[in-house]
Amino acid sequence: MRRMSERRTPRQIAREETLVRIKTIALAQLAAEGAPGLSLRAIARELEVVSSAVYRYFSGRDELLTALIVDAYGDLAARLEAAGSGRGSARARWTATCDGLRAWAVAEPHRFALVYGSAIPGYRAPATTIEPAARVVRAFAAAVPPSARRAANDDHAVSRTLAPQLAGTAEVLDLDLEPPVVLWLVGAFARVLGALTLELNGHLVGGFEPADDLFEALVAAEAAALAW
Amino acid sequence: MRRMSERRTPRQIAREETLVRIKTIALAQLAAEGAPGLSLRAIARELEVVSSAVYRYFSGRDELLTALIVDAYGDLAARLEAAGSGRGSARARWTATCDGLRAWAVAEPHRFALVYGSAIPGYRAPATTIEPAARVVRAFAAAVPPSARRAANDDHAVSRTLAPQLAGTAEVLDLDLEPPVVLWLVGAFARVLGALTLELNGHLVGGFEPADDLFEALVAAEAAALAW
DNA sequence: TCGATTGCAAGAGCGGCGCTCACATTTGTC
DNA sequence: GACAAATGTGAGCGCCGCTCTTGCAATCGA
Repeated sequence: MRRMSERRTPRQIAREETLVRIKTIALAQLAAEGAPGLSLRAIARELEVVSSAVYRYFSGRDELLTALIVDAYGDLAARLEAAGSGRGSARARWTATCDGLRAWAVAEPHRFALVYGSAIPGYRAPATTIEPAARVVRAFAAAVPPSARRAANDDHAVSRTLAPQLAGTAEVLDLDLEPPVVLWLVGAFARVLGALTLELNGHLVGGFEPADDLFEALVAAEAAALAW
Repeated sequence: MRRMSERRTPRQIAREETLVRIKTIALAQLAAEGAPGLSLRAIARELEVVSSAVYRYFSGRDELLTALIVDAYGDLAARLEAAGSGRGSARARWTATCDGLRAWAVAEPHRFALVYGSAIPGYRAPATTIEPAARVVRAFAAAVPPSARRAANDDHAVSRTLAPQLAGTAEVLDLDLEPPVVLWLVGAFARVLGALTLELNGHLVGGFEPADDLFEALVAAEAAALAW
């Protein structure tokens, strides 16, 4: 047992720098080739190191992907928290949060795909990614005041079996929101993600380009269903 | 110039059968390993043929993927058309269409990911896939009567720049719907896709399992915004 | 019916991949 | 300075997509 972080030895410094360098190169590869094109050998080449050396830093592709996913959630959450922390109305902060997500997704579509795209086959997300993912959702929830109520269809919208699921989710995420509002939140989040999925994967080409106006209208329409 | 399809020679028959066999094996691989795990070599092995032989049937991985995508769109569209062709109310047919999409996606998540998941890096969808994809959207639109109007926020929901995009999309897809309804349609479709993306990629684990009630409530809430 | 054509499969091979392992080298500690 | 841990090397395994040449057999035209 040696003091572990009291004094960082040059080796530790170098190690951390190498970790960052690897992730940086990986992100560049991701942007250029997508997740399947992420190659440890190519990273090693760019690092001017033999391929097996990379395994001293990440035990394999999956571990590297996990690190990138955690980073992506973290960066996104920070960005959303900043976007939604304005002094305007709750509704304005909500809109700003949605716009923040889109701006991030459009700017870094590969990272968006990494966290909200199709599961990478053969890759099983470890529990480490749960908390960072929850932080993103919490950023959205933060813009919705606890006093918000659904404008209509309050009663029959939430079935007896769904209510406890909504309440449980709110508790896990530490949200002070009533079940109907949680339902609205999930729906709104799904809608935003779906719209971005469509946009980023080219399903809107030919009709909505750029999709700014479409996105804005969709967010506005969704927000109209909530009594702020 | 010989008659090409008048009389199928044994050779043509064998070829077509091989094409189907390859696609069948590919689908099995897709289900087992996902898109990146789709390997022409493995297909050749299962086909008990040398790997290069497969290239007689598909010029490469991309061409095979394209065939699978077109098939997937076709199967899905047929299923949705069947689901939405009941004799109930338009709203009931709409719900049935949404449920049909979810049922298909849950039953064949790998095919859902193929068409609505993250774009496969390095793969550029050829124009061949546009029409099949449009057919799916049309299946959804078919459940929305032209008489439908948005219940509220009709005016400010559709901006001046968005309206022509919506009208253009309606025209391309041959939909007899007013811009506000097209906007609703796109939003509803995005919401359903987003919800399925969340569900299939495990973003709902821990809170909504099974997600049947959630999905039902989301569809119902969306439908409430339209005057049927 | 027979020779030429065409379609198909085999097999070898290229470069790339993830990953492992035995070995050498460097670095930090006592 | 000795020793151990951390780091880098290089060879190698089996996989991948894809290409090319070669042999063979079904098919077609005369």
